[in-house]
Amino acid sequence: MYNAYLNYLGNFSSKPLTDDEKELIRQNFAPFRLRKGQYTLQAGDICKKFAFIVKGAMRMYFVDDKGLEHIVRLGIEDWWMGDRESFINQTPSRLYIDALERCELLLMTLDNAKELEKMVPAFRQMMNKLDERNIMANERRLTAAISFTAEKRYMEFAECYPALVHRFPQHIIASYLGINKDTLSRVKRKYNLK
Amino acid sequence: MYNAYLNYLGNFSSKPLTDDEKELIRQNFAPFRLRKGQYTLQAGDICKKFAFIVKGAMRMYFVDDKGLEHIVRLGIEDWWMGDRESFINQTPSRLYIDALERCELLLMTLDNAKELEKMVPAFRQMMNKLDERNIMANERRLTAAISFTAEKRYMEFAECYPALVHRFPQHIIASYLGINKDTLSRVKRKYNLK
DNA sequence: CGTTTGCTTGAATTCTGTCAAAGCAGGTGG
DNA sequence: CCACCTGCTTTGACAGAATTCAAGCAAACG
Repeated sequence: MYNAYLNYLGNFSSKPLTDDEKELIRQNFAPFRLRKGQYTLQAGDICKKFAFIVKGAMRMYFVDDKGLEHIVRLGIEDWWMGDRESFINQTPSRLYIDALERCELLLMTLDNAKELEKMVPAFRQMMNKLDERNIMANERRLTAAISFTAEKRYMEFAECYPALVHRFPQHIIASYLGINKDTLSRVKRKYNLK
Repeated sequence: MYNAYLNYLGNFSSKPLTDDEKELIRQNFAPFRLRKGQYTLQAGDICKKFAFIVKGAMRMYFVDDKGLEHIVRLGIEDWWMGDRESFINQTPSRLYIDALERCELLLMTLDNAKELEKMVPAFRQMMNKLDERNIMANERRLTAAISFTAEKRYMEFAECYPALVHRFPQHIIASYLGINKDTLSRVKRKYNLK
């Protein structure tokens, strides 16, 4: 189970990990399984654990005044899932996280993360790189959200994340894109998609 | 001119900067002035310089298929401005950056940034912290963009960035929020704002 | 001043959301 | 094998939100 993560981490560093480093990683990640629909975070709670997804799919979402769910982020294998703000500051979250499929996770606490940052250089490099990627991806998503029509948003998404398009029911995709499921259905018909 | 930045940087570290560190910072930042309307980046070019804004205000925006401008980010004193993706990867940008007011900047190249990361611990800490903040801010902006009406988006913006609301013409704010200037005007009238 | 720049406003139009009903799988249990 | 869920998608009629376009006004500026 750890191998998936060790492999992943290896991509962020030029030097291979030492045995000591691998051991530290094992000690600081707790394996965890989730059934479909199970939660790892509820609004109001503090995000105590950050999850590396070994297998499965998850979503992070919030609920607006009217009780509607809006998906902030989707995650699959080799992605991370957690509320960064709540985790870092140890403040109550406004988000929910649950499993869209059966999941195998590796969980770390904030203490685990600090320990690894101190002891395993590749881990810090990974974190920095992830932040960079996150920022770039968010910038693109944001520009799409503020300037494209529902139609273009879906098109860009389908192009950018082919691995996600057919993995989830389309009301999930719609929620992620910030459009209505009915509208998405109409967009797809217009172009005879799937 | 460097003092503004040295002060700012001091906030990210527990230890005060040494004289050597201060000297390194001076060597790796080039002062630069901009008239209102002047560009520091045009779409198609590589973002060679990242700017720390000592004084003034800037915007980063892109132009869509129809020729309309959409503001991705606004910046004022003590903020950074640059296309992160283009800067890090040294790839052509799809964005424009120009001055909304007369500006005094400190510019660094990617080599400057690498040098400082290596030699000045506080600089690296600052970068990490900025990434974190950036991610959190973007997440909030994104949730607003995909789930709020124009009205609520403006309200949240006004609450979150009081320093920006009255500093810029409202068509600039509208573009930042991804809504039409006419729509924003109507929203404000509805609540008798400003 | 005359020009530019930004803001307001109305009317027409387009886009998107809402709601409700119906259809269509796939899975389960009798 | 059939009847019945259940979860998901499609569709139409309608309501509401936001944009577009054009005109007019006000303040700021050289």
